[in-house]
Amino acid sequence: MNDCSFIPTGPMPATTAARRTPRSQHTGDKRDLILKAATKLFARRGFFNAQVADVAREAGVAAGTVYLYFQSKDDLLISIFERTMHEGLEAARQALAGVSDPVERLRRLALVHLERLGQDRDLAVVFQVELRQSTKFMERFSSTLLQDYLHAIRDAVADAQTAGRFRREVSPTFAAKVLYGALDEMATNWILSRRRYALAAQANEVVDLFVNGMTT
Amino acid sequence: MNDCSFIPTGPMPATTAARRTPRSQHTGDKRDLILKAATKLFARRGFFNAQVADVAREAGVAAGTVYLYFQSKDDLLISIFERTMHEGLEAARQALAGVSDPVERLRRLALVHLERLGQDRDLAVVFQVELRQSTKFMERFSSTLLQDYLHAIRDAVADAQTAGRFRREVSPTFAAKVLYGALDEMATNWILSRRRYALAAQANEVVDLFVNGMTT
Amino acid sequence: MNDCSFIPTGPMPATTAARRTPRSQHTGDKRDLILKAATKLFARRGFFNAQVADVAREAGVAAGTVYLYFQSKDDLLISIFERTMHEGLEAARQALAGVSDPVERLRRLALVHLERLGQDRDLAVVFQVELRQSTKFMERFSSTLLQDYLHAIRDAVADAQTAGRFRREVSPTFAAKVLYGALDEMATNWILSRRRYALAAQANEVVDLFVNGMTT
Amino acid sequence: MNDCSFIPTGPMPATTAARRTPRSQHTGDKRDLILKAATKLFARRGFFNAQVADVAREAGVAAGTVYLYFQSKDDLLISIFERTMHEGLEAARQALAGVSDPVERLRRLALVHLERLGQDRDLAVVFQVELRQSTKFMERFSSTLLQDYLHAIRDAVADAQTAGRFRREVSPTFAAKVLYGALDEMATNWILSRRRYALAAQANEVVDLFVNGMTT
DNA sequence: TATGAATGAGCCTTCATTCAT
DNA sequence: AATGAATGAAGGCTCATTCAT
Repeated sequence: MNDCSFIPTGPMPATTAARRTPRSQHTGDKRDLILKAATKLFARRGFFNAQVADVAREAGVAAGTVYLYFQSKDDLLISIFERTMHEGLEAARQALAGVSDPVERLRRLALVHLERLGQDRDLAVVFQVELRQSTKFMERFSSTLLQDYLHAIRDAVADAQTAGRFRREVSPTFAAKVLYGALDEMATNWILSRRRYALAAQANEVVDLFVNGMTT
Repeated sequence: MNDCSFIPTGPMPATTAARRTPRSQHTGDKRDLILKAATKLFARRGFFNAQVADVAREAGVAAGTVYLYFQSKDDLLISIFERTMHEGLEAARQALAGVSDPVERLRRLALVHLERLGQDRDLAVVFQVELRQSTKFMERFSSTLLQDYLHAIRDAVADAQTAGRFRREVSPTFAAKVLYGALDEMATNWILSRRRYALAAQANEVVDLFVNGMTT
Repeated sequence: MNDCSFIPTGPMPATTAARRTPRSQHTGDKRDLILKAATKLFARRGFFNAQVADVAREAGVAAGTVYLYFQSKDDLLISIFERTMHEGLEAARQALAGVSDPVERLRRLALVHLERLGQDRDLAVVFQVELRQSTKFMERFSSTLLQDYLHAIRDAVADAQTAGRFRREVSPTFAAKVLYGALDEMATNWILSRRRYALAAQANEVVDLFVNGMTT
Repeated sequence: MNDCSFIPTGPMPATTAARRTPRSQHTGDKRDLILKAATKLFARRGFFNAQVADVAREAGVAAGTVYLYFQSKDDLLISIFERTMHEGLEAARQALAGVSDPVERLRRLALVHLERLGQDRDLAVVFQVELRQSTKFMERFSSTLLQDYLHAIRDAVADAQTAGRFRREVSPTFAAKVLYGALDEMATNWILSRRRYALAAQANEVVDLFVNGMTT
């Protein structure tokens, strides 16, 4: 068994904390407001088709105000990514706290992942679609959140193998990609589907199939 | 067993046929040239960052010429999608010809899928990344190729269930998504990875895992 | 001999006086601070490229504070001009006090002119470059300081002609422009030169050449 | 005596020629049209207050067309400068051709200088005012045309000194600045004056004064 | 068919100015 | 008097698309 490396056990990351501390509550609200508006518009119109002025209008601020909180339009997308990532990591940390059984860890990870995306469709669209639109963002995406996520899965798989519960001939890294890919596909399908079913409910099904496939 | 619904058994679709018949061989070449150039640039710079003029230059034609073959910049992306899709369906049709074993059908489908993407990295990038950048394209994507593909998988799974080889409590549609998601993830990982391994080699591994998970 | 027309013999101009009287010493300091900061930034970045916020930061005050002392960004430039002009006129008045020899008056005028510019490079840049950037400022400039200055030179030249020391066939107004132009060029050259020589030292040389040219 | 170093004796400079050759007459006209319009607007409104769209409208083209011929708004100003400089150098070359008397050379230089500026008031304004508005342009200005010009004057002065016609105790470089400054001032005065007198007529007067001042 | 110069709508971003605190 | 967050008009520049040749 190992400690899940992708979970910061200390306090919240500096960036997020640093940004909030020096600003008033009012200011923090405005930043959030803009980020929420950007998420909504990027999701519904696409990053390139959404205009900064639209984001500002949606947030109820002037166009120039956006640039008091963000450096550029790109920075909006990156900030959505980073903020969501930090929150996601925190949620995962809490979900895994005290859980040592590797299969249960996989179950929790999958559930938290789909739950979070399933709670905010706009956010899910930005993550599943917009953030992947150019290699620039894609690489940023894949080199951070994805890595942490895959490592967490991989470690749980390796633990299960060590415990003799999973077949050893499958590479844990490969298995992690398979599981992540399946979950990711569930999310993308959910976004594109017109039916409004509960995304999180599929977490267990996916893990069941995966665990069955990995079991000796 | 079922007829593989996603494979057109009739003549080529009207759009492609209509365009090719009245035009000279030379013209067909130019259209191909432009499409190839667009694939390359969309893949390397992203759809919105690639300019029509760049595509034209890459293809060795004037900017205006692009509009003799395509209606708009969007049409370029759509045409890449459609052409590739038709070729892919044809390849799948040939790969499945005479194969009745459902598991083998799954294996062939996965192999053809990854083989095709693995042969042309630029094309793979356009399919895995660019085509998904806006819900506009994404919906077109998911309503056609993806449907055909998922149906083909679903049917094979259902056949395997009917034959008693796969567990019946798993919905074939759901299982199809899982398998497709895993394959899709392999493709996306391959694109983002710096290592130049053979993508197609992973087809069997993914199917192995899937089949094991589905087997009674 | 004549009274040097460009020297105000009455009280200080209303604008400056009006502003200073009702305000505290502390306030006057802040106004000076802002003006000094504006001079520095206008000189180093150019009027249009220097932002009001930069000026405020340089002065150590908030952006809004600038507008408590000045009506607009233009007003900053105009105020620099007016303040410097008033100080320059006062300096000239003192330099010419009790000097009746017309050639010596020219010498003193030239010296004071170049001395003042030579003491503050930033101020010199604003005067020689920024103030002339648009006809709006240029006309203001040429209709006031320049006129006073040219009149002072012209009168001294006329005096010298009356005294039989300068050739009479040269128009005093024309001669004044020539001398001013030569001095102005010295100032502009000094600003643009990388060498840090004493600008004021050239005053005598210029006047020597001029006097020699004018002498019968 | 020496050959006036700043005058290219060969064919026109490559840049100007190179730009015109590959383009059609029609194209060359359009570039000229835009440059003429820019000169007019920069002169009348100031560089920063003139909008690119205004320049385009004045030239009778669309806004985007400006960017087919120039890289940026700055490039417009630089191009005005460079083109005028090349033309001016060519005019000077022709004016000095076959003239060996140094004083006559000075006379011709001064005449050509003021004649050219006096022929196109807008161009004169751009040169005397707009081009000097920021150190960026100013340095470009002073490091090229001004240098060539000052060198030409300096060389003529040195020749006159060698010939025993000018006093030797005055540095030729210094004398050149004085003469240039006087001419420059004439140009600036002419621009700012409301009277529409002939600028070129002052060339001789300035040179007379200068020569008299330099003569032994 | 092919060209590529021309178009002009559109958008990100800046920054002088205001005003609630 | 002082602040600095907020404003929003303005403008430089891009680029998909057209059309005369």
